[in-house]
Amino acid sequence: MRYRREDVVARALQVLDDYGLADLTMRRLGTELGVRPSALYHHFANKQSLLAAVADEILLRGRNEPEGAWDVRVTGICTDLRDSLLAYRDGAEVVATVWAFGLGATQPHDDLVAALSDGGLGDLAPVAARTLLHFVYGHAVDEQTHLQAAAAGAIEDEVRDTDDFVTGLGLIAAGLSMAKAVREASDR
Amino acid sequence: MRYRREDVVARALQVLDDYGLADLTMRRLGTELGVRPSALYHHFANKQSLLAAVADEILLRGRNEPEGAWDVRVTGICTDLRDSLLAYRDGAEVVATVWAFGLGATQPHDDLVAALSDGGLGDLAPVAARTLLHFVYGHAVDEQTHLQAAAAGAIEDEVRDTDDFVTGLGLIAAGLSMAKAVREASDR
DNA sequence: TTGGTCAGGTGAACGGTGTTCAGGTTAAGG
DNA sequence: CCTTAACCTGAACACCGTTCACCTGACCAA
Repeated sequence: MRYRREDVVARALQVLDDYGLADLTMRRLGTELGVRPSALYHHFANKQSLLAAVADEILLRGRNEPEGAWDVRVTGICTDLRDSLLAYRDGAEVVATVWAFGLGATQPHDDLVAALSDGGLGDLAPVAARTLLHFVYGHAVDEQTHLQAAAAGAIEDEVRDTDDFVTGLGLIAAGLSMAKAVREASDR
Repeated sequence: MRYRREDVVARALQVLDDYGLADLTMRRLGTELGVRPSALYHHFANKQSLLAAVADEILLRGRNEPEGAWDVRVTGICTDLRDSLLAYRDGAEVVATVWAFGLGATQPHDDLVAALSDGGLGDLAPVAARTLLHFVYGHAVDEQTHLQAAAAGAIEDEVRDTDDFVTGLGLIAAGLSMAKAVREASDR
């Protein structure tokens, strides 16, 4: 059996979801495919490139572009992004890392900048987008970490995190509205 | 020469600052101290515990408690925290990781919760504190990553990041003020 | 002075990791 | 059919964190 790049990515995503990021090793993935680890380097220059492709696949699978007013569009993008990150084990950490290293996963950022620009945030859009991303990634990584820690130990409350997310997101959204109001007031 | 726990932490922090997190290995630290790697396990149960101690040391060295109105106190804590994280190479990643794993580095969180509670945020304080922390950690990691990438390549603008930080922080702070206003309006 | 205690260190090993590279194999196309 | 290129093998390299039986030297009580 010979594989193509996309086959490897799909299998890597499955290994990630089944065994976690720590067990997503080149040897493990190779074994899973019935192939020597060195064979993987014909499809990816290194492991980071592989992870970048996995991150993009995670984002691609859970993608949908919310519509409506700019603020509901922004919160929609963030909420959908969170869902995408939580859809796969350690998905948040993978995507956040790839994004931090600048190897990919730029789709959420681009979507946010577009929505914020349409919303009239002007040159504040890029900063606002990154602020939102820091929150979504940070929160999702936290949630996924504690959720995984709870899987082996005392059963913590899981529902609380969703409330925390919308609350925190609402906090930033309120700041955005205020910034926009200030911006429009100084424009005239 | 025999070492105590604090000596090892101090040396680890120096190795971190000089060579980066990737080169802060048990073997490297042992060599730096003129000691076998196994000797380090007399002071720390594992590497994560060592990193937790390093994170706490980073926070301890740059600590000062801002005073004044609740909002300037909150932004002061965040700004000082950012300075602490940027004071050592890869400091942001170390502290953020330790905090995410729940192994320590709780000082900033506690300080923020205290300031926000004093500010009258009520039960919103913990969520607000974590929201602020996600931003500060995320921004600092980003900045440190790109700053390190710029050290080997094209010279990027470094001053821009500071503006971005205060802008993003101001965005969240605006949201906090609005949330507090809403809270007080519904209380009476 | 002697003897015991124990924190700190040694040396060697175990099982794992990402990555490289010269060479073999197999499917596809002119 | 035969060439070409994509895919894969097998073995090695240089690391990593961690464990464990054992040694050593400073300190303190008798």
